[in-house]
Amino acid sequence: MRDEEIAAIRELALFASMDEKNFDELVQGSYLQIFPPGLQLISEGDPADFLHIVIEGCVELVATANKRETTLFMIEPVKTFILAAVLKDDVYLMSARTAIRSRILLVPADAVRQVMAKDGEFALGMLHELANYYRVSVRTLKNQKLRTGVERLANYLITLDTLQGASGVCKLPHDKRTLASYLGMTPENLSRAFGTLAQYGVEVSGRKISLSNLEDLTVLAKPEKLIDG
Amino acid sequence: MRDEEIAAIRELALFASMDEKNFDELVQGSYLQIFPPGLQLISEGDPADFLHIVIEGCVELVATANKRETTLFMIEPVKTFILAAVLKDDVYLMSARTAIRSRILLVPADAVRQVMAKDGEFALGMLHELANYYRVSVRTLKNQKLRTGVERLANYLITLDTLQGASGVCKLPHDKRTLASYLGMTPENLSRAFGTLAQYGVEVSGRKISLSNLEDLTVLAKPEKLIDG
DNA sequence: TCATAAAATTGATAAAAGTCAAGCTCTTGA
DNA sequence: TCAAGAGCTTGACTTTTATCAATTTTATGA
Repeated sequence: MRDEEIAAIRELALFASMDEKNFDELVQGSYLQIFPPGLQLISEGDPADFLHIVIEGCVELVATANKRETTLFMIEPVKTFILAAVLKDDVYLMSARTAIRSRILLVPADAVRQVMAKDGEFALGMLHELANYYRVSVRTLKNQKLRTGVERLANYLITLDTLQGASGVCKLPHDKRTLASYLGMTPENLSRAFGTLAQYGVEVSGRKISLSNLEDLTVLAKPEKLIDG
Repeated sequence: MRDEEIAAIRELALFASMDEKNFDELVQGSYLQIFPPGLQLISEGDPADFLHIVIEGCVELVATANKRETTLFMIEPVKTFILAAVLKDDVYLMSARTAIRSRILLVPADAVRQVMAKDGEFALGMLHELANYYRVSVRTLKNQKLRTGVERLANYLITLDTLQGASGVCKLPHDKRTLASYLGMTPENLSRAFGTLAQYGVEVSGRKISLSNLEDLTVLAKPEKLIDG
């Protein structure tokens, strides 16, 4: 790993206040790797060997059962994933694959656990990271259990537009297939949901979305601080 | 609080290996209270003042949006709840109410954060507790997104029977209303789901359930280690 | 023990979501 | 530039789930 990359990682909230020596110990055994899109990084049920950190790109966390698959989370830089499995020295509950070409830092799980036990600052960093993930997971669960598909899409679009500058024009960051899976519906249903939203000023052209009637859309979506942030 | 109660709490994995002095500091500001059933302990959106620990009884974590309500988790002794909000010094994402008469220990949030910062063992205990919750939340999300209502009920019954001794006879721990909400369906639908399961050997009489054909039920339910544990 | 309320069930209907099949549209690489 | 394939959309239909209304059952306290 190059020095400038190490320095960038050091800045992350997770590592920022930990001891220099412990940081070195963590980084020494780590690998920084570039993966092509669509590559399976982790399979659910496997033991947790490495803590993963997305430095660049995007990773999709998916789960399977009943011959069905669903996308649970999309992980963007700079974030860890599968922290809980590493921490508990247990198997992964989700699979992970790159959504696009991605640079990922692999930190050996036993090193993470060892350093955590002796560096309180690092343990606190992990605690905060994990607390964030727990809350994201609870929000996702609320979104899924309390809203219909159309409502989930409407809120997703409002949030997306806000993140991209609230200009009323935004761009989907993923495949519609992936988006459908993330929103908990089939691709066919996503198409129809976009159709339903047309009367609320949502125009779709490929991945480009324009929201020309945010008031009506918001009335339909009923965004909630405790779900959408 | 009585000495024997303090001793019992001290035994919890969360507190077991922490420093005596720090433990005393935590306990000193805490209250142990008994609440009647159906009492609202926490409202979603409120700032996190206390870490709650269910010593006896049962607490339901619910969330609301769109004039709908859903039960996200049932917390049984001896477990903490709303740890993440306390940790992040943020608002609660869920409301909490007692399902039955319950004894609950209330630990001031700022004390928790202070002790956590200076006692590494306690921080590690919190980390494990939180990792457990995160994983429960992910399992719940998988259950919700990958299964139909009937499948969720079937798996719930198989797990319940296993927990209660795998005798093929078990007892629902909650109202059917509450169970329906927990399983992500309406009470009417729960009734019909029980009806559907009759042909798989599920007999219902009030809260008493008997499973006379576990093989067929299991074929339908397709339990998964990574969802049902 | 009975009256009352709450909980649970059942039926009828509607809405939401999934499935299957066909066709369209956009890449993308030869 | 075009052909192939993947991604997306649309239509017809089925399944799943919710809603509303009416009963029945169960629990509870006077």
